[in-house]
Amino acid sequence: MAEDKNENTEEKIITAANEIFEKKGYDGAKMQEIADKAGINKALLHYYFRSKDKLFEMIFAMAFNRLAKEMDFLFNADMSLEDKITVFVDKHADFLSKNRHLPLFIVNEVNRRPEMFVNIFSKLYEKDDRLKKILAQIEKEKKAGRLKDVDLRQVMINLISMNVFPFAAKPLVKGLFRMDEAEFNKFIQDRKKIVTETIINSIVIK
Amino acid sequence: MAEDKNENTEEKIITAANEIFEKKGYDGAKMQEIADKAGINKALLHYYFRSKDKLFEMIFAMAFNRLAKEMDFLFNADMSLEDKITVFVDKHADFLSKNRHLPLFIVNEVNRRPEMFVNIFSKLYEKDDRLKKILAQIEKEKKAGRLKDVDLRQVMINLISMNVFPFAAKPLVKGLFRMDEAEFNKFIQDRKKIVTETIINSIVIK
DNA sequence: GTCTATATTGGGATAGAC
DNA sequence: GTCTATCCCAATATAGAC
Repeated sequence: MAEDKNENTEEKIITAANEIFEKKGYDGAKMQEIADKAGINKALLHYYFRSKDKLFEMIFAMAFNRLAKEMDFLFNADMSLEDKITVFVDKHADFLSKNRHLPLFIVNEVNRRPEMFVNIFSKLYEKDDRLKKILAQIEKEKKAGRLKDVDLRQVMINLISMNVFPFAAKPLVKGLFRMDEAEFNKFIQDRKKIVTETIINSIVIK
Repeated sequence: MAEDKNENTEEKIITAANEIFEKKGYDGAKMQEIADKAGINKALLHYYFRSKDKLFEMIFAMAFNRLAKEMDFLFNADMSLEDKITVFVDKHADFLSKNRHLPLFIVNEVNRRPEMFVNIFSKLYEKDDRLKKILAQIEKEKKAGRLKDVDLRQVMINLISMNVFPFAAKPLVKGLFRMDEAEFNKFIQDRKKIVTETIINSIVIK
């Protein structure tokens, strides 16, 4: 059952726990199943991480950071707004293809235990205020007359929505449009161009 | 604990079960909590619905239909595409404000038990092929030269994504932008115009 | 139909041997 | 560090009285 014989026990646990928590959420995940997938037994699980809660908190923090890191470049990269959006959509779609359950997992668990993620969140965003950084870029371009007078926050949410939702709702999308797996993948590839254009269209003055 | 003294027992159960399943999902929902909320005891729950599974399936089907009904008008209303989009965004945002957990509930449970929803889905979409209807409208307007040559399915997914995601990810959005409840509500209200414009911009030739 | 009491299983957690 | 065996409570489900 273990995924990789080269990992040590702790790594095997983390790999297995991550997979199962992401797919099934806190309530749906069972310690027994995690132990099985890691190729060990429940007792050893509790030896490494004292409780399901502790194990979960660790996995959640790691997952949240992985997702946040994906967003990082949106704030920090040194390129024009259009290029930023184009590259982001492209990278993000590929990332999501490989991490199908990650965003839904985060959204779910944050909804269920909003208090838990406050720590993680403030730790991530307190030091350097990324938002200010990109807002500055926008303001500059607005003044240069290149951009419409839109609320950047709305645009960011639009961008993330259009990227994330089709992956989260994959079975619904496939069902609604009667797609098989190949058609769905093509649909996702085609979206890159469409989402990029839709966003850029909504902010740049032509 | 019971919500409404005028409901009979079965209705009280359904009301309570719906609320709890939507908020906590199948795994997070407990029969005891549902019984408490309905103002009865567990035994009576099992008397009406033989098992948690049966109760859940019923609630899920009802929820799915409620959501599908919201989409209905997108396919069937008799108005221009622009008006359709404008009205839909407006109605949908209000609906989602009052049904915060519904879309996430559906998306989650469909992901977790895709086989379960196949029945419900095909029952809903087999008879009249709604998709063909709206596709016809689009094709007509494309030929009239009013619309860009875009894949309508992509536009629909864009529309639904931008509507649903901010509600599903409400705590994340509030956290990211440091919003309180009032600011979030204003943000949602403002979105109506922005989402409408973004979508219409992406399909209409100016 | 509705209740109390109880059976039964599931799942998180610990003890103790190796 | 790792295992087997066991504890114990939570949660689904049923029996049986009223």
